[in-house]
Amino acid sequence: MASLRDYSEEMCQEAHVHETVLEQVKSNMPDDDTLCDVAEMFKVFGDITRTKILSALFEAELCVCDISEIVKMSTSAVSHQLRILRQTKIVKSRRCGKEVYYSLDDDHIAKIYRMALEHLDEERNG
Amino acid sequence: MASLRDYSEEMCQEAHVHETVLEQVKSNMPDDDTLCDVAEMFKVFGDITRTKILSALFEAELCVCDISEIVKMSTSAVSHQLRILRQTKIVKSRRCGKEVYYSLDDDHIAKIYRMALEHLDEERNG
DNA sequence: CAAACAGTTGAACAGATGTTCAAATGATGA
DNA sequence: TCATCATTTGAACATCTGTTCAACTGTTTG
Repeated sequence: MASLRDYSEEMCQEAHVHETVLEQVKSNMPDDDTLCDVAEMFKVFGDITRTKILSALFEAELCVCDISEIVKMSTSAVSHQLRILRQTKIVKSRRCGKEVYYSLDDDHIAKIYRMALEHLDEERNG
Repeated sequence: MASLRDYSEEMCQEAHVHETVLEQVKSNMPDDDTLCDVAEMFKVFGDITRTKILSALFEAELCVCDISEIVKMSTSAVSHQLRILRQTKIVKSRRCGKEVYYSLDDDHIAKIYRMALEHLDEERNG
């Protein structure tokens, strides 16, 4: 964690016209822990390799080999990314013989992802 | 762009049991450009400062001073982040005298964000 | 048990990212 | 026009992130 400096002197030096609004905004905002979690969640989505992996897993349960073939990356690189997705409870895994199969752990993930696609679609055709 | 290596030799060496599934998955996946855009969009959300800025802007239109006071960071740092949010069409700005006011550019953003909050909430109480 | 294969892991490295600092721009009012 | 305030910008710097490589763990099969 970076040490928090005091930036209060930097505030607009006019007679703080916005003070009331400011207090209201602050009180309505989610707490810092929640905002951190939100940012962490989006950060996990914000990588092209992971996005590809997820969009593949929306279609079917897949083993690491399959995924590495789909995203055109080494099994090692894929495995590293799958670990991140596992740790954040976005995917789950099961071993079956020598292979390990991955699938989505949560329906919400798919919803959020589809909403993002919709957003981008509207942006393009808007 | 990193040069794409050929990882095809790395594929499962058994007689490619999954080949049919694999082709189906590939054909159902969005194209690379779309996936890149999705990843880029989530990457923008995946920073604590930007998440804070956005959650503040969900409540009200705010000037840079106000935002810097809310997120407890320098106006310079905030301005850098606002530029990123502006470039990705997530926020818009209007000048009013010396101040520049920022607000959300798109309703979808709020929807995606709220869905993420819901997801995290269910995860905690699940 | 040894060989072969699927997957994981840790260290190293390169490239990306976010904050700071200093300097610049733009707007207002004396 | 000059001073002041709000904001922006570019360069520098430290930190974070993702891929690679090599070594390792598990599992199956001969």
